[in-house]
Amino acid sequence: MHDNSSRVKILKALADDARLEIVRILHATHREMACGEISDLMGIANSTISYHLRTLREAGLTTTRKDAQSRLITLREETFTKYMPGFLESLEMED
Amino acid sequence: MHDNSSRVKILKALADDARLEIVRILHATHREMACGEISDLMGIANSTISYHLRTLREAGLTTTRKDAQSRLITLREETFTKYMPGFLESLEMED
DNA sequence: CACTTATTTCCATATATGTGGAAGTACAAA
DNA sequence: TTTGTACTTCCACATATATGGAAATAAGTG
Repeated sequence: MHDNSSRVKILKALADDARLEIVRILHATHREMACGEISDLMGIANSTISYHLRTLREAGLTTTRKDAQSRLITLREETFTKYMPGFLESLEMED
Repeated sequence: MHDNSSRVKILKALADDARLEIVRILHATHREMACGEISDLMGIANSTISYHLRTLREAGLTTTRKDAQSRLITLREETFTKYMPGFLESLEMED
């Protein structure tokens, strides 16, 4: 059997409404965004967003940069390119 | 908020070791395969494979063709092309 | 019609996941 | 050093998911 661990981890990370929306927002705005900003934007509890961001980070889909009290999140394009080529672009279309 | 329902459904369907392996097998062999054959090949109970195949089918990732007592499964390339472009090809690489 | 073969459905169960409030940690500013 | 802001961790809980055995369904064969 193949080792799918990192691939399945990535797919699990993306297979959730909230996290997919986070990815979409980060891709669409194409800028760093803080946990609280995402929380406000989506109307979901801070602790929940923090949990989702950890899931995305641990799957290698985002990077986090400290800036004072905030953590600024960006997408790791390389990971998408390697395991999900064309996926981010496909998010741009309606359905 | 966007409607991610079909996309999330597809991602959930792929976000499992067993189902990803099924997809990999179907893509690698590039032929129709029956439930029992997959079950034998993977050493997983028939009922479990049947459940996974339903999940894949309901996500639009496979088609089923009746042939006597068997149901022959193939991948729906169009769905992959639309929502996961390049994904099947990326499965061909090691990690 | 029995009988075999292939698959699905039903059921119980164990495990994983998503959620938010409360408490904890980190850091900056007054 | 007290206060405020941003984020994470802890906790409890509800829901979802994966699993296989057993029973049910469907379809070919003698």
